[in-house]
Amino acid sequence: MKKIKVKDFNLDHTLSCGQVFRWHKHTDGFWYGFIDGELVKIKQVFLDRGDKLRSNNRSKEQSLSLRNSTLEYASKASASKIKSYFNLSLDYRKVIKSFPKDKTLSMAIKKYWGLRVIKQDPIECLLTYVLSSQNNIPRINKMVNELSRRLGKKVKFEGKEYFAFPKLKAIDGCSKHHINACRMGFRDKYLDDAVKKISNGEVNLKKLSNMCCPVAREELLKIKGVGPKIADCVLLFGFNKYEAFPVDVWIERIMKKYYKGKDGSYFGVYAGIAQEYLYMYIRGQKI
DNA sequence: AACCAGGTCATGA
DNA sequence: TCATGACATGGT
Repeated sequence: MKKIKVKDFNLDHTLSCGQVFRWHKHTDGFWYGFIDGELVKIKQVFLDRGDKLRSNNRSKEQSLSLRNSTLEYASKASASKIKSYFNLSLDYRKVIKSFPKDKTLSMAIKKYWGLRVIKQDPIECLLTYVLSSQNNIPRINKMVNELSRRLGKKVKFEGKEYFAFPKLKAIDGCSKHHINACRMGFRDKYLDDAVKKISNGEVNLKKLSNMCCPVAREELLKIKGVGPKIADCVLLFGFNKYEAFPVDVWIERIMKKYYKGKDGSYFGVYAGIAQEYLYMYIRGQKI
């Protein structure tokens, strides 16, 4: 088992906040998923060295997550790939400091301390989010899993089979019956259009990373099924353009309740990261 | 049995 | 521009 030391990071929050699909936590406590096409088995171990922090007045949760911890993992993917996937080199404290100091966001950050926006593969991000509209997370997972099972690379590991998200080419021109079996409903034509426009270069994802946020957004909006919300998700999760602030029903709710008259720009240059905290916070309250 | 789900598109005023 | 319903399917 390989190890990476980390701080200000919480793997569970990061993988279960709904920003990425297909990661699965087994009963053995490990998360299983793919990074850069390679299977990754990973868990976080908190070291028991909280004594220094116990004397001050920080909350229990926060002092727990302030401790250094270790990611233990097995994978062919390199440590640097894993670090960049979880954005571990981003100065988390700096991000938090840049936020406005209102009570709602502060409580959300405290509760979900260590939640990070990850750096997904842009194509996977786009295609899975196209499937997310007017849908619920368990079913999105189901659809994407079925698509992967049918068209993705199979990896055998510890007696089980895992499937990577399919390459664009595998989806492009695949038999319609595979798509139908994924039960995507009206979204199948959106997936089609996304695959088509990326494949033929009508939408050039490689160029997107060098574009400023509003221009990149316009590019993504050319795809049928990609509106403002999904475009912002792709900009945030696939390109780490942090000023993107996806507004879904939950964010709309919390904005109406605590941030009347404001929009994403209120949260500053890392608004998208604030968005993830607010999303988790308001969902945690409702359910 | 209804209602809803990390929305978007096509309509019509 | 802006409100309104349809859209497929299955979870709760």
